[in-house]
Amino acid sequence: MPATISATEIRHLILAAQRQGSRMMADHLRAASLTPAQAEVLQVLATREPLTLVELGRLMISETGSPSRLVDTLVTRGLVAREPGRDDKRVVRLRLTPAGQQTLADGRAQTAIIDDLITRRLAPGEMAELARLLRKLLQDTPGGHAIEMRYPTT
Amino acid sequence: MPATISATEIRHLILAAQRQGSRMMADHLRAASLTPAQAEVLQVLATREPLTLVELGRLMISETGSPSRLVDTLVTRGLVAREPGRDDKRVVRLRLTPAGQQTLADGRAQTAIIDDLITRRLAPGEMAELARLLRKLLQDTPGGHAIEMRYPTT
DNA sequence: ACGACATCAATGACATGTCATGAATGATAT
DNA sequence: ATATCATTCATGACATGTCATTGATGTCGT
Repeated sequence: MPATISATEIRHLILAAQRQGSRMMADHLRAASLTPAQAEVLQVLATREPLTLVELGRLMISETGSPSRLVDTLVTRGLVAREPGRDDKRVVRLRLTPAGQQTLADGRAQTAIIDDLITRRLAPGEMAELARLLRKLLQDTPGGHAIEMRYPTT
Repeated sequence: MPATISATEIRHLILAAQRQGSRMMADHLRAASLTPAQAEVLQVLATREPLTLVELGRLMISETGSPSRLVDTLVTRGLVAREPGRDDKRVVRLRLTPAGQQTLADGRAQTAIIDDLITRRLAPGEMAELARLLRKLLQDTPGGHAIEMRYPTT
């Protein structure tokens, strides 16, 4: 192990970990007919509904401005229901359909496999330390705010 | 800080760190008229040339099978030169052009800013630990192999 | 009531990663 | 010499993230 790790190497390690994880997630979620981004939409809607597009976008880790097309696909597939806002006609309100809830359950079974892989490789103390270091990198950034909304530390 | 960190949180932290880093890189590299993936191509070609497409793909962290279109764009822009292989007609040989070398220099100045942000946030010991933990996650995976080729540990 | 500004969602355009396919070429076995 | 298999690269199709633009709608100040 070299004496010092460069920042470039850190960047590449994060990219490699994300890409590898994404490939594995996609592989497993294929069995549930979902992509990783679609699975995240269903998961976020399961925890709180209805949500507007902007709210959904803020709660997703990717923090897209307004994930219209992603949601569009799920609506077309009958997994998400979209209805106009009552008080504000600009807004749409999104909910899971029964089919969406079922597909989410299938997806959860698949993502649990990936989570298990992580849990087998890192001890609880290591996971805590990895989380601490990544949060430190993300401090005071939009990405960090999205994480804070999803996983508050206070 | 909760007692235990879930594997799901680790996945989301990695994604957030990668997305945030990618946005910042894209922001800075715009000044050099490059995207993060294009900058990586130029960087890999600067360290060793000529390369075939498959070799380039293997050395890139994304480890794409054969990054034809990415390279196509760079050839069109005159930053990379493509010539037929001498012994094997299937193969193309890729090199940086003088314009590519200049653009790479501009890109390096920009990525140095991002690297500096990382260096300011994490102490050397923390960077070493972050690298160790991410490598542990990547062990015995294709993504880990790409990292090993780029940053050997032996 | 009206104008200015802000917000929401949809859409266009582009980059790129992923999966699959096909054509051309090289290697190997018979 | 020929058939089979493997490799390389280009391309099609799709998903999705990013940036920008547009139209509709809501809020606020005058």
